Amino acid sequence: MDIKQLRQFIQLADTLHFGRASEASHISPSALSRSIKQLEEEAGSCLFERDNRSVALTPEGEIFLTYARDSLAQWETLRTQLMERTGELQGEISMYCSVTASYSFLFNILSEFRRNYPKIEIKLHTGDPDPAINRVISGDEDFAIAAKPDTLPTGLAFKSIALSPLLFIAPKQGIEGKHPTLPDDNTPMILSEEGVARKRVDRWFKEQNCKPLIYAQVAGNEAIVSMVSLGFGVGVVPKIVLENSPLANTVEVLDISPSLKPYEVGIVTLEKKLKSPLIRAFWAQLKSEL
Amino acid sequence: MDIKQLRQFIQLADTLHFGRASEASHISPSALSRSIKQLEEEAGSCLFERDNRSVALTPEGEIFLTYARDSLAQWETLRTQLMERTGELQGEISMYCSVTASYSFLFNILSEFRRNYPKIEIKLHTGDPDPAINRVISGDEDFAIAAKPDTLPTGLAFKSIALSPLLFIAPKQGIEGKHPTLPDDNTPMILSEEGVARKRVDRWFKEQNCKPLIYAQVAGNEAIVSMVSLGFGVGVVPKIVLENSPLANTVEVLDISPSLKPYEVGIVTLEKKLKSPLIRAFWAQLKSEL
DNA sequence: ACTTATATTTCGTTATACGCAATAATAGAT
DNA sequence: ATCTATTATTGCGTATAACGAAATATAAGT
Repeated sequence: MDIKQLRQFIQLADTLHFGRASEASHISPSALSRSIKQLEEEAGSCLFERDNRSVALTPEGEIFLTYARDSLAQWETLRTQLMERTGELQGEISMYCSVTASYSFLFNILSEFRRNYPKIEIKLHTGDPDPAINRVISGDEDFAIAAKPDTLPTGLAFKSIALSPLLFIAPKQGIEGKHPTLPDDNTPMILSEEGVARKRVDRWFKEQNCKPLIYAQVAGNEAIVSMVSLGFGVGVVPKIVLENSPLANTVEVLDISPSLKPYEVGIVTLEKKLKSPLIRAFWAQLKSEL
Repeated sequence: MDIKQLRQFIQLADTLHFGRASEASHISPSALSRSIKQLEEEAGSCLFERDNRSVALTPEGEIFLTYARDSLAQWETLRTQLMERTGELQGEISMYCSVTASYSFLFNILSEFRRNYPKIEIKLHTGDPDPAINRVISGDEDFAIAAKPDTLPTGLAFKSIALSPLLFIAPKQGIEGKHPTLPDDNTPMILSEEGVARKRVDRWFKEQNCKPLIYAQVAGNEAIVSMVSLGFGVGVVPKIVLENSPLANTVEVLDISPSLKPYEVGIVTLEKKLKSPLIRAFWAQLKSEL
C-alpha cells in the first residue's frame, strides 16, 4: 500500500470510471485496474462493486475512502511540517505554457525561482495556449502562463507578468499589391480560431460597426505570422509573439486606431492551491508587472 | 512511500542499527539502506544522522517516527474494521515449531483452523525447539509450539495442547552388557544441552542426591534417541519424541520412580498480540488439553 | 598499523509494473 | 434478435525497479 495507490483510489472513487481515473492519474486503465485489485487484496475487502458498465463504491470502499483521504492529508501535513523545520522547500510543481511563452517569460521567472528554491523541481508542459487555463482548473497543472480572459473564472488567481499590445500585422509587400486599411470589410483577415485575441478582434470589429472578411482561422499565433508573411492577409498577434518570430521582418505593423485592448499575460493557479507552501513560494516570488 | 517502508523505518528507529533492523525486516542491509534513503527523499528531509559507526534519529526523524507509528496503527485499524465488516478474517500469521512438533501436533491444529478461516495464511518455520519461545518474545513469530518452562516469561500466554511424560530410555541390549538402574552416578547419561527437559533431569538428580555421569550433551531429542540406540547410555526424551522416532523399537523405556515431571507441550504467543483479531481467532480455536 | 564493525555502493540478476492489444461482457440501437 | 459501442479486465512482451552478494569506504578499538 503506497501513497501513489491511495491517490489512484481516490481518483477512481471520485470519477467512478477506470478510463477517466487512469487518465487523471497518468497511467493506463490496465495499470489502474491492477492497482485497485492489489489494494483490495491488501485491504482484505472488495472496495468497488464493478461490472463492465458501472463502478460503485462498496460500503467497505466508503470506509477506505475516508481512510485514504485522511492518510493522504496526514502525509501532506507531515511533508509541510518537515519542510518548515528544515527551512528548505522541496518537491515539485507543474507548469503549463505555450511554446512562445516559454521563450519569452520562462527564463526570467524560473531562473530566480531556481536560485531561491533549488530543491523544488519544475515539470514544464508546453502546448497550445488555449487549453492552458482549463488545465489549471482541472488540476492537471499547478500553474499556467496564459492571457487574462475578460472574465476570470472563479477560484482562479491571476498575476500579470507582462502587457503586450495586440498588433495588426500585414505583409510588407502588401496584399495583392495593395496596402490594407482598417477597419474595412474586404481586407482578408487571419485570426486565431479561439482564445482571448480572437474575442478582442471580434469585439473590435463590432465596435467599428464592421464585419471582418475572414480569410483563415488558424490555431497558434506563429501560424498567423506565417500566413501573413506569405501575403494572405492581415493578422492579429500579440507583440510578444512577433518579437520572437523569425518572420518578424517580413511583416509590418499597421498603425491603426483605436488600438486593440492589449494582451495581459500572466500566471494563473487555483486559489485553493495557494495554501500549499510550494505553490505559495512560487506565487510570492512572481513580480507583478502591473 | 509504502507501508513496508514504514515498518522498516520503525525497525531502524528502534534498533538504530542497519544490520539488525534489516534482519528483523527480513531484507538485506543494502536493501534497507536504499529503502531509508528513498524515504528520506520522499519526505524531503534527512531522517537519520549516520556514519559508519552510529545511527541516530534527527529531529525530523523523530517527527517522522510518530507519523509512521500513527500511520501504521491507522492501517491496522482499518484492516481490522474492514475484516469485521466482511466477517471473514484474512491475513497471515507465523508459527514456529520443531520438526518433531510439526509431525505430532500441527496437522490437528491447522486442519481445523484452515477449515474455519480459509483466508488466513500460515507461515510455518521449523527448527530447533530451544529458540522457539525467544522467537515469539522477539516478535519474529506470532506463535510457537514449545514445552512450557517452569517459569513462564511475563507477557507470554501459554495454552497446553498435550502432556508428554519424560521418559528414561536405554538401549535394548543394555550398556556394555549391563542393564542400568537409576538413580546412580555411574550410568552414562545422554542429555539435551539445554531446554526444559535438561532442567528437569538436573533437578531430578539433585532431588535424588545424585550427580549424573554425563556421557554426552546433544542438541535435539532425535539425536538423543540415536545415541541411546547405539548403546552409549541412558537418555531422557519426551514420550512424544519416542513415539515419532524410527528408532523407537531399538530402545526400551525404563520404569523409574519417581518419574520426571511431564513435559507440557503447548502454544505460546505474546499476550499483547491477543488483541489482534487474527491472533485471537487462532488462539480461541485451540483446544486446551488440560 | 592492523583488525573489526558497519553503512553504503556496485553489479548482475530477479521480480515487478507498465502499456498495448486482445478479450469479455453489457447496455443501447437498429 | 443482432449489432455496435463502451469499458473493465487479462495476456503478453518489455522496461523499470528492487534485491542480495560482494566490494568499498570509513571510523573505532587494540
